[in-house]
Amino acid sequence: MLDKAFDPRTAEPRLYAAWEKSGAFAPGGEGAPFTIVIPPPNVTGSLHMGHALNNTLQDVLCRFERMRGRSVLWQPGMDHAGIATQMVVEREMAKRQEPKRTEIGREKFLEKVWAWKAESGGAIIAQLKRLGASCDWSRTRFTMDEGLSAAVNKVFVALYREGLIYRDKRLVNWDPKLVTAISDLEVENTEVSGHFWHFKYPLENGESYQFPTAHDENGEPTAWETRDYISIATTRPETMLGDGAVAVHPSDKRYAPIVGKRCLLPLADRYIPIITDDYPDPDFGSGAVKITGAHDFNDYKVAIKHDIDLFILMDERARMLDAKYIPAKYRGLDRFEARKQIVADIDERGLLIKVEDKKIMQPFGDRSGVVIEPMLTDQWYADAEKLSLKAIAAVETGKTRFVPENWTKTYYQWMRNIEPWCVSRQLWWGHQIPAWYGPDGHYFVAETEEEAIREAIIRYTAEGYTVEEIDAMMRGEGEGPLLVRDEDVLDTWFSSALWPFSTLGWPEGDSSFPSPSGRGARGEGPAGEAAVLRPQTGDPLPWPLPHRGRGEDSASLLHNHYPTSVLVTAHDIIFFWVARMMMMGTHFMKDVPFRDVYIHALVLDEKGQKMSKSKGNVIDPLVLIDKYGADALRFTLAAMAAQGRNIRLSEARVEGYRNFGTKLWNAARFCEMNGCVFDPAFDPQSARETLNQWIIHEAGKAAGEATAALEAYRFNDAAGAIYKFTWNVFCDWHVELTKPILMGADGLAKAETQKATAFVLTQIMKLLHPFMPFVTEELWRGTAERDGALIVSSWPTAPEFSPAEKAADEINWMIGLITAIRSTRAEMNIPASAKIPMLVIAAAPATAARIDAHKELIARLARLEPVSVAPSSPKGAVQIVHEGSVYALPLIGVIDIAAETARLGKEIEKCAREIEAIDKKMSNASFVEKAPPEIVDENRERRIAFAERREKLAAALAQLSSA
RNA sequence: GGGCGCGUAGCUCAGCGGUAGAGCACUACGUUCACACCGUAGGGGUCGCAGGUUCGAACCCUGCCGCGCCCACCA
Repeated sequence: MLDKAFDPRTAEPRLYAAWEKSGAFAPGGEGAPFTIVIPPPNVTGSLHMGHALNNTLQDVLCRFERMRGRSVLWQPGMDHAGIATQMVVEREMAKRQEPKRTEIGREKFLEKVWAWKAESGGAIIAQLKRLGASCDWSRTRFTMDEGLSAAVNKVFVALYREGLIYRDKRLVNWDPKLVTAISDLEVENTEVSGHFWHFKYPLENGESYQFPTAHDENGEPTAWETRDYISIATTRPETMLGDGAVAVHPSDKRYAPIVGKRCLLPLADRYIPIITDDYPDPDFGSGAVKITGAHDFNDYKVAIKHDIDLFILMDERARMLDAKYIPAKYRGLDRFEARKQIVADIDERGLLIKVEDKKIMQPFGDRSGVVIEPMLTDQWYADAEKLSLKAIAAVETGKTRFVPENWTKTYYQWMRNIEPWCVSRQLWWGHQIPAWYGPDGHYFVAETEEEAIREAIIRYTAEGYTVEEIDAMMRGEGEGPLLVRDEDVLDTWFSSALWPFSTLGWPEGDSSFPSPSGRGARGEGPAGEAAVLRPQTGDPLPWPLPHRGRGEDSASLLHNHYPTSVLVTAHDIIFFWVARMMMMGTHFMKDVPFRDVYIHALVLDEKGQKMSKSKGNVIDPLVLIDKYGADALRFTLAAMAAQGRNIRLSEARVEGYRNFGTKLWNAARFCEMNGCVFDPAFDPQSARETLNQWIIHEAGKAAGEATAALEAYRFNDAAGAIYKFTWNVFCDWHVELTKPILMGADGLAKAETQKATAFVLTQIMKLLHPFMPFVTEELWRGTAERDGALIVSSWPTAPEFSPAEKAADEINWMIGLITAIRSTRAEMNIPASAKIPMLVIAAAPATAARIDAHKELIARLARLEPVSVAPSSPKGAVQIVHEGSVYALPLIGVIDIAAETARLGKEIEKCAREIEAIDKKMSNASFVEKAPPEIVDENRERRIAFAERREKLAAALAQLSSA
């Protein structure tokens, strides 16, 4: 017996544990592999709406394809999230008043991070399970586990040897709070209100020139003033101490007299040249730009081009440096303090022309929220431009496809303008760069320290060191050890870029690469999360355990599942992740990492704003799951996941779909109460009853729509098709229409209807399972003895449903008739409880036959008693025209003649309007001529139908008024 | 400055060339033993505005008005 209602709170964890234990999540189908790698959530992460949507869609696809018999691998894992994790642990340490990271040292700190991970990291995995995600958790990977770390090393070394990774000194985005370089993508440019300071830089030797102050309409100067300075403007006065030149545009006549001369850099008391370059815009500011090569990306380019001196002004925390070229009074000041002081000092010297308020774009670190400082440092770079070529070509040639397609444009735009990727970070938590420095500053890039040492020995031997000298250095005598490892770690996205193949065992499974020394590619980190992730229960399985899992080793795993089938992600990560995976995949695997990239919406709040903690508008998916169940949340997200649109989530919607689950549950209870038990021997093709043929036909239509929609990633359409069929066809009509049969005496018809109904209910469970896995699985077991779990059952396919157009037409006609009668009853204010007689007026033989066949049902559902036949309508009866036939409700004396007259009049008018519209079309010669014939025919037919209807209505009206 | 997208029922959104749709909310009525997390019936839209293409436009094109997002070095 099914319970009165489905209780997600108790059922969901139980069902999930059973699935997991049965091995259903492991690849095992006989069909072609279907593979998705999860966008690895941060170890520090907890489930938010974005995750909920992202993983719901992946799970829908996985469950769908699994049921279609494919060998589904949904590869799960987590990202070590360098900066985020390091920040979390440091914060924890601060809270406990423990010594700082820098005090305890790298090794101790990393131990703490691993300990933190073991204890509180990865909470999101349990949350994904609550959502119902059918990942193969036995294969959970972590970007810092041994196998993935080996892959990272291998890739770094390989790229280095190919010249695609190099060390370089150039301007980087420096985060002075986190004290690390970050990539362009981690910088958020935000408009803030700032100031525009105009300074005078006096000319050398008191020189002066005539500067035009007024112009005529032709732009010719009409007035001049004598200037002994050049006017520059800046939004960052503190950087002036590092100016190496002032630049003007070569065409700017105003400054022509002083080009090539020098001006005094105030405060710094240096002279700098006035040069020309195309970069300054004569119409902006004063037209003259100070060139601060070491603290501005534009200036840097100009400085390099003209070989202008670069002055590094700040230390790693953006405090003014203790340097000769910086006046003593500014040294050690924070950059913003220095700014104030410098402006004050310039002003004091009478060199401040004016200060304007101005909106300026300012770069902020996306994690620290602090103003980013361009800094000249040594960093490791990947040659993104070279790596992008194959990645771009792969999309151009269609080897990888974006869905929706318009995201390809975004991808191209970024890829085609790509800058070198700064991959080093001055952090501790991450993959330490496999580079070792010798005492002479030369570095050796190698996968292991031993290898680096070997290379070093070769090099230093060649340079003429004796074996003894090298040996002495090796033992760390004198200056210290021969080689010192680079302290930096790699950008977190570096390891993420390898995710689609590193998680599948690369480089082990790739014969073109030698295996990394010793280690298994499936190694776990020190935390041993395997024990945490696997269920501990010893409960017997509620269903027989199917044989699943091919026992793939890493070689066949990589071979079978790469390229992966589809990547499901949000657009905000195309650059960070998708692009980088494309680069690394095409380079190392010689094939794209995924065939399709499905870009889904962002989940916003009801007002369309991004959810954020600071705004306090976060809807917690776990709260919704608690309240409505995971199924309801999943269905809502899928139903709203229309392509190319953001999702504004409202709780009412979730509630509505929770109700849908309950509706299905109750339909199943109805079936149970009426002996509709699934019979595997039932052949839907064999159904004889019109009703059964009809519902099987309709179920087939819904299945077809759902399948086509899922194949095209139209999740909302698939959800919609299933919803409508389940509620508006199966529950609203089939259940009602079968009641007399099911509740009647035994018979062949009853037996068939029971089986057909159970069959269709089973199909619904299957179709709905990817969206609502929990209720459907519970019903699957609760409604019949079955061989296996629903999760590993088969997806409905066309041959299971016999098309039955004729039966469908007949039942749909009946539904229309019943609806029309009900509608009229309501309009006439006939009490729902009242049973009234109905006369079928002079029906055509076909209609008469249909009436005859379904008289009881029509009577029951439209509350009629009796239904009989008459040659004409009695006077004063309410008359209904439906598909060319007239039905009369003889309620003489009961009905309001005036109201009925009005009703008929309104309907006639409606017909007239339609006819008029069609006539207008048809009388247009070019319509008949140019429109497709089927459209023209359709209009002709509609015109006939409406005309007939109008005629019948008119006759009814005439009869009424003659009464 | 470039790119992408959105303005359709009170709200949240589908539809994207041939008869305007869903969920929620709303109104009326509820006889029935699957379900009140329900049933039946209903109200509600000149599909942002203006042009154009077309036999035909919510849908295609152009412009405008509002809104959002992404990229970009105007010091």
